[in-house]
Amino acid sequence: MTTIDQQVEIICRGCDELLREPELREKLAAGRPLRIKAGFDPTAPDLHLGHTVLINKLRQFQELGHHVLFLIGDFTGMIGDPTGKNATRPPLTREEIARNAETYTEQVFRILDRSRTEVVFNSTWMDRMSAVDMIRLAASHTVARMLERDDFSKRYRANQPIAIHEFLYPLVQGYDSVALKADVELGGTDQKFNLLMGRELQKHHGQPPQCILTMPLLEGLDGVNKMSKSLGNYVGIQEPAVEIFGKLMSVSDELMWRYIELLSFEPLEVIRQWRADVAGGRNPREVKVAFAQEIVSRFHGAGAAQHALADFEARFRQHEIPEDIAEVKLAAGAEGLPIAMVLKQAGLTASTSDALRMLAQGGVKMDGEKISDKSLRLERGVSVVLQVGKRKFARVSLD
RNA sequence: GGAGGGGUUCCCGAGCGGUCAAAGGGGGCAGACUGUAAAUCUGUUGGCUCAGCCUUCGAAGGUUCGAAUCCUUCCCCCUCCA
Repeated sequence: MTTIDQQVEIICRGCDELLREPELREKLAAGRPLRIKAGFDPTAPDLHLGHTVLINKLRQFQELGHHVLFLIGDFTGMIGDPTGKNATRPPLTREEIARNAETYTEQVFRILDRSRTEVVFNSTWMDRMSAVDMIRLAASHTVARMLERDDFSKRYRANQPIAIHEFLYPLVQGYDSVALKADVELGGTDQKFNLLMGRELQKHHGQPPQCILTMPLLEGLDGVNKMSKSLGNYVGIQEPAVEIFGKLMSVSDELMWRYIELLSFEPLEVIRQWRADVAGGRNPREVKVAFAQEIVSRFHGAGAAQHALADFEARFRQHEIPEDIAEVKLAAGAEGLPIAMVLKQAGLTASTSDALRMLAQGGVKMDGEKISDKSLRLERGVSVVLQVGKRKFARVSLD
């Protein structure tokens, strides 16, 4: 039996803010499983490590015996959450949303316990809302209060457009808490305004207000923006082991600590020891390897993690050509194919122009030898290993 | 409804008749170095079988030998007034 103190400690590890702790203790003291709500936009079918910060926390709640409400904002997805955006988002169609939602749940159960998770869609209750109901909901808040929201006021000050329907987003998200009778809602720190809206609306509807737990946002690989698919600075949990490992190794030595703090399950003493070791002169690369191994193991197993490390060492320290590389067969005429076209057709460069650029910059190798002659032609019947940069390989044969 | 400002290449942002595939920054990519796909430095960054050609500056027309730059209409955004 976990005591309330222990539960609160687990719940708070790694979190940004808990509102309000006394209320949470009170709810926990009732002894029943709490209803833990977390909402997800059905816009990004690929879960990445940024999402897992929150999902791991949900998992912890489940381990403490609580009930997770995994809300897919299929209705709100049609609005497009304005949070953190400096532009109005294009609304999604019903079909896109349905497709995205499916891939979403498929992935999320790699972390969550299916038997303690209820997947819900807010269209279930929002679709039944009449225009009158909607107006009532909208009447519960003022424009001035909406504009208190950081991103709205920023956009407003910067003379950027805010569409009226974007104001509905926080209201609907808040109403979801009413419909679900949520005890606790989790979200990123950027969601605080929306989460608070849930508390307000629950009080309006005579419900005890939900507690709010905000989790820090994980920075993307660039170390500047938050991790997101659209920025391309993410590590997807479905990516191949070698990719996850490589991407984590590309994290800067500084940013590495942030990742460890938010993603590692290692006991806090271990992490403290790592910091002390590096401060004492240990190569940060070693810690990065250990951490990358932990994450790869989590999604692909220990064997894959070992293999990813071996592959990485061979490729980037020994500069060897990797074992399993793509085989590409190209059709060549009697005159053969110019090297630039071969590179493009093999998918190693984005365009012929790009291929010529790579050749000029010394970024192309054929069978391990650097080549820079752009007039080179490959004859029919040859089979060579082509490499562009450090990471792109293909075994190309011409018929 | 009235007055004014604006829409530029992946992003931000200069350009305001030819020297513009378009400054500068960010991001991306490549190279050198290395401890690694860290850091730093350098180069590069529309497409094309590429010393040439083709497409791009909100959209469509027009003026001109020549337009991102001038004119017309349209679409979209912002500010102030009502």
